[in-house]
Amino acid sequence: MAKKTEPVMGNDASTVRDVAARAGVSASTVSRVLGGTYPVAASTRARVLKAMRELDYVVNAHARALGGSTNKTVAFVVDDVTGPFYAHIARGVEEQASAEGRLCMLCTTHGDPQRVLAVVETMREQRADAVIVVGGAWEDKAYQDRMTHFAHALDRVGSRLVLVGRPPLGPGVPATVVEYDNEGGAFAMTTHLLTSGHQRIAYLGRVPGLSTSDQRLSGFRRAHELLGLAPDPKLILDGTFSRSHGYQGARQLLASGAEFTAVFAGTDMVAAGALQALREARVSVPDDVSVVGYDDVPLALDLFPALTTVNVPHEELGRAAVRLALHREELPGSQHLVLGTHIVLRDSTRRPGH
Amino acid sequence: MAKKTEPVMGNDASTVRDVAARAGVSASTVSRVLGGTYPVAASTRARVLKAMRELDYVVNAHARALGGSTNKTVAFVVDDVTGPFYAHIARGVEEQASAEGRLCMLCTTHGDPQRVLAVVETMREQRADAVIVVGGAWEDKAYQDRMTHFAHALDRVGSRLVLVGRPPLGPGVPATVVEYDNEGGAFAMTTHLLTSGHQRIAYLGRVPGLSTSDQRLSGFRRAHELLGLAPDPKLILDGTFSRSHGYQGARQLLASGAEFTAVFAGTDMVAAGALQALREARVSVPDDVSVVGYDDVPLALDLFPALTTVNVPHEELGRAAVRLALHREELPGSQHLVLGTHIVLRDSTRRPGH
DNA sequence: GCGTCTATAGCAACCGGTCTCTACGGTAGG
DNA sequence: CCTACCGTAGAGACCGGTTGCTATAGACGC
Repeated sequence: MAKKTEPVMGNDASTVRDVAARAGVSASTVSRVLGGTYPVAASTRARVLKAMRELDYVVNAHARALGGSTNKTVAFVVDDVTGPFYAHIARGVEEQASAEGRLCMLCTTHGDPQRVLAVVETMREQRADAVIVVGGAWEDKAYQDRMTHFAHALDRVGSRLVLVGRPPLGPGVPATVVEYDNEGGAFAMTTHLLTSGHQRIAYLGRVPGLSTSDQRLSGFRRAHELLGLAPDPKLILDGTFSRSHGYQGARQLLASGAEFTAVFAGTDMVAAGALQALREARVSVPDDVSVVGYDDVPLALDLFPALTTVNVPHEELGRAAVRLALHREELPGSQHLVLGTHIVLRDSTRRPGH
Repeated sequence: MAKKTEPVMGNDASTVRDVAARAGVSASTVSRVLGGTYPVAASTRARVLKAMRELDYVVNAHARALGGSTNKTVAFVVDDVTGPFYAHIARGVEEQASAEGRLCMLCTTHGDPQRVLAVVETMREQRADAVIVVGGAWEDKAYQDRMTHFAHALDRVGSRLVLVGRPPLGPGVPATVVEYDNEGGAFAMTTHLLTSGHQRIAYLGRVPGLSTSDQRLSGFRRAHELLGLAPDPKLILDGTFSRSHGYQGARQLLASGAEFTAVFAGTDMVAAGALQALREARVSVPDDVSVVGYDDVPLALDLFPALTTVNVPHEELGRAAVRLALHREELPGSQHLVLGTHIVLRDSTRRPGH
């Protein structure tokens, strides 16, 4: 029978003390070899490294995080990794985080504001260096208040709330904001359509209360106003940022008999659905109707016809989010960034009647 | 001047002891209120909860993980979140993990076998409950050996290596494997093409040494053999699982003047590139050439024409990976799962010459 | 030859919860 | 009236690494 705490044969991970015992030194010495920032005699270091190798030792990240205050982790909160829009931002976040020696925690919320709040709370428990929340915000007052609360709570423990692609919470709230020019992109695209001769443009995929959608529609409206036009309310359809809404919405639009020569889809996914509906109805794009999207996800290239859309610098959004949050000490005053957008002309648009 | 450790005004997070002091109880009591699995008088519990609320207390996940041996985390190692193939598996993993009360760490490797190894090592440090590695494996012997080593190392500390969409490491290696019938899907698809009358099928996107690719090609070959045919080596092009390879490969094929009536693309992304090249060359799909893909990512629906492809149960792969790994005690013997695949006929295929 | 300085290693406290064991007040049973 | 027991709360060790302070040995100066 085993005496006292005789290990069951290599079960359980080895600790610094195990390594220390084997190398004939103290735990502190092992820790110093690990850290590297302390003089350790070459011969001692060699013995310690040998012992580590023999025991197949790896540090316990939690114990380390408990001592020091940072745990070298960045949290990433997103609606749904499946959407290419989010996926590309995620890639930027992951790349930058890994370049800065941070790990990346991923959480999805499936568009549920309640889950956003719950997830951010969990990230507080994890003591992440930064908590990056991506995607449109809800204008709900209670929701905004909770987020503001989290911003302060995270700030208090040396962490940072980062909002990507959503508006700031207000002055004095300690949060980093990385936006892109949502309104400007929609304005540019709408202006392009209007000046090409399209007078009646349908807007597909308005999501009331979602900041991203509100801003896009706002650019759409401003472009009309500037040219002395007013969009027809009947051509603006409420829905979601999904392919299926694009499909249903376009069908509904066609069935209603409303006149339009162009469709402005809230996102590229919505455009994809709309294109399918138009194809099924034998409406030719761009001969009969022009279609534009928003986001410029890779899919846009593969749609038929290749989609004219608004480019959003996805990966740079992700990278900037991590960079600004982690280096907020060195670059103060730059905690609100707005990246530019631009339209990309492809094959889904044409002057009407040509 | 502040006396001794006078806090700088709410700086630093509050601890169980802070809560205990405010509630006039001991730290243990606070911990028990937190845990819930121990009798605490209702009045005491109320006082503690009140104190927590007032101090805006949240537990420190690291301290908790240090005591107990599990940290309630699942690690997810993937080539590139951007690919829809991975994104959907990621969604399955995330959903199941969150359903099982686990957080999800995301790491990307950009197809670099070295980074896979480095990342798995980091996950060992994090003491994740399971480490899920997704995507084809490299047949490199040293690589396999390292993975086997990790499997044992993780097993020793109660964690689990999970391989998704890659072959087992060998008998006796403590790892969970969730595969899908890669070879069978390719066999079924190739058989479908051959029996429809396609005799000369080009294979685009062979990646030598990558298990996924090898298996698909193997199904492709077996289908030929069964019908007494032999694929023409000149029609099998080496490359990568990327859209750009599909584009370049198809162009090269057309330029070579080789005869073929169908293209079997290694993945849907490869098919997307091939379709573009064919369209540019005014080769009609499916009238002149049929094209099929593999994976059935959502993109397949939006390609033109809608792509005939092999369906892979992405999300279920992810969910099963988490489920099997976390419940391996309860369901022993089921640590190797092979999910089925099936072909999905859409508009990119037709009998030749019709 | 003695004192001091420097290089290196050890001791022990600490990070923040959790958990086991012990203690204590009160009630019920003998 | 005393003891046994139940319900509840506290003390303190522990998880595994880090780190400030201390200790010791050898080197060097005088």
